[in-house]
Amino acid sequence: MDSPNYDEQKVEALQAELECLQKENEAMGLVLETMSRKYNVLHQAYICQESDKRPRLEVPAAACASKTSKVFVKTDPGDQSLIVKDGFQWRKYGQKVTKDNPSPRAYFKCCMAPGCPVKKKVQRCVEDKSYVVATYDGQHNHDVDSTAAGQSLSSSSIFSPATSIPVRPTVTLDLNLSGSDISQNRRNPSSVMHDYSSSNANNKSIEDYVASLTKDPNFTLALAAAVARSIKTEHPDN
DNA sequence: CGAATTTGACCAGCGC
DNA sequence: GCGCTGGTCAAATTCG
Repeated sequence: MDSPNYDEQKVEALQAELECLQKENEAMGLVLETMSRKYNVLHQAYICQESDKRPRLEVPAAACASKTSKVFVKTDPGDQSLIVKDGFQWRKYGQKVTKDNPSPRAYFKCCMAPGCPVKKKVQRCVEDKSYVVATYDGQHNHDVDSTAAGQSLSSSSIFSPATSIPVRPTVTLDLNLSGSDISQNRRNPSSVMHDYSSSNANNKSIEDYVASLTKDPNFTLALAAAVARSIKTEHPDN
């Protein structure tokens, strides 16, 4: 039988490794979110292009310009409410089940200022129920409640491919991460994280990072290995 | 009791 | 013209 000291050291080592894996898992989750965002941007651009090809569908093409915007908001999949906290006050005036999506679509009007013409539609994403899609229609004739916006944005991830709404979430992410870096950073997981807001000013560079990551086979392999390790950690018997 | 939400009814646009 | 669908209205209901 091992000595108590040896057991304690073993437990501490396992706890440290567990902590490392949790942080690594968190980092990978953020990378995945960024990739999802990239997908949403490309998907939006594709929809715009498809709309341009069809003469009858001029409204969506124009909508890509400014007046209509779509926002993808990550929520708890178990949370059935269609509430998107974006700093504005909304009054719900209707709900419908649409043909293309079994989840109900909720209709809101902005009631922060009298006469504000902005409406929004909120519906759970048909492909990924952990996201809701908020479609904003029109432009606000007043300012956003910055306090409420700050509080709400910190609690959910908002992807805004073509929005005029001033959303600017702060996430912690190192987009310079490559396949070999991941394994190296396992030794020092804190180095994986840095303040994304400091590099947020240059969104194009971030997109370029993500694009290069998605093309990098080493990154794909490392991502798969990290996911496998996380699963193995959570389900060691399987 | 007033405000907000729910929900069924109604209306307009579009395709067949 | 008819039916389908998305969007809006407004009475009923719920909540603080």
